[in-house]
Amino acid sequence: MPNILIADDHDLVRDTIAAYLESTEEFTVFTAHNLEAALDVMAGEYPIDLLVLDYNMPGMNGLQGLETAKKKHPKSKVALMSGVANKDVAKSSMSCGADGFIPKSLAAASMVNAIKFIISGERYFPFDFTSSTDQADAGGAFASLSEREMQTLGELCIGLSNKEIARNLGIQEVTVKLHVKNLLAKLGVTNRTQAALLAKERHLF
Amino acid sequence: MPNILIADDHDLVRDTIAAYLESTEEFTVFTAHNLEAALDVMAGEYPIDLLVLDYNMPGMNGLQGLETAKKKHPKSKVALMSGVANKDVAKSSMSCGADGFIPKSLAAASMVNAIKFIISGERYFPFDFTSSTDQADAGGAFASLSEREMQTLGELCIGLSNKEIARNLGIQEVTVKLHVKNLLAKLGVTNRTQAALLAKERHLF
DNA sequence: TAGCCGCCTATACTTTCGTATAGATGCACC
DNA sequence: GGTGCATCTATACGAAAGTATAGGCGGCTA
Repeated sequence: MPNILIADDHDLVRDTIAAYLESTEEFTVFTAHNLEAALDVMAGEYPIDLLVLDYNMPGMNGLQGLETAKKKHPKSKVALMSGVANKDVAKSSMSCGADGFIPKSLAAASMVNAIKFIISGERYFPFDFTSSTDQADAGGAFASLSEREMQTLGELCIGLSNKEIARNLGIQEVTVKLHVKNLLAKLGVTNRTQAALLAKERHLF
Repeated sequence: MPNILIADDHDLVRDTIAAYLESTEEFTVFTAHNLEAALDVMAGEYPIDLLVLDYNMPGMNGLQGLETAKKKHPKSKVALMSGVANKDVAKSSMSCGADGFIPKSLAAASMVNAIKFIISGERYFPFDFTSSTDQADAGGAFASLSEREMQTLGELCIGLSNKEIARNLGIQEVTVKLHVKNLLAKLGVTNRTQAALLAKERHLF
């Protein structure tokens, strides 16, 4: 019977999912409440076949946690689970070596199928979750940013003012304004807060 | 056997919780994926004893959805469920007439007890949810935000301007500025971008 | 009853942000 | 050489954002 490890910081969500999986009597289920605990379990006596990682969980740091887990236990399969079904995150997780992406908008029965699918050696990425409220404007927008604009965006993502950014980059405040204006236009947003939020959402910084 | 209605927009979470409750064979469980659907079920042929509402769900609008449900079906008990165990929200929900507050950091077994407790006519508010990973430090800061400030912060997290926020909340722009200024001070940040970033980091919105 | 608090509004002000225009440099490519 | 692009700078202006102060209203509580 395959060993599955569910890692989610919400006890209720984690326990009920675990209970549901266990009720199928097709898996042995382990749980963890953060990334560190998950890695501990992985290092334990039972070989984990599939690790299901919640995307929003202490220690995850975006997709960094996924990479860590993947690196430490290359034999185990790793799937990402997330409440916000973001196409971009799913895509990035795929290139990070994830074996699957499980949106929480999935029906419970479908999840079981997805898990079986992944354990059987396939990769599961349901790219049809267009139901949720994410606009499809690609990460391509970020590619059009110039070097300086990207740096400026980085500073923006710490919530700095134009003056502070200017100091950090060693340029004049006016120039920062120019970069900000241009990057706002390229990203299709109207102010710095939206730009920072968007960049964070796409895990650029 | 009591009828319970679970309303959560995440299929996976909702279905597994429902399945878990049903496995106890002590309840009949209904589900809904948003507030509107929940109200439809409430208006249906089966009298719902307890409605469990997810705080972050389409149609909820903060605690407004709770009040709507409570008003339309005063005989049914209503409990709020939330992933971000915010003491302030729990408190507010209590004064809004909620019969209970179920943080998702609760263990599955405890949830069953809580539900039984509520159905028996008691009110369940576990004000001890300091164990969870969430707001160990920042919880204090966020907990000190008033209802309006929290709403304002929510709008901030979409990158809206003061003017837009004012329109959305039905108040004057000056008032929004006041709320923004106060919440910035409470969170210990210097501008709206930092506030939005911080809130996002803590998964409040 | 008086006082506190959350909430709303108003006026007035400074600072920051974002836009518009224009000119300068350096680099790469044809 | 000429063209295009990224970069930097400057001046200037309107629009937001943020601060400060003062007052009104309703609910709660000592």
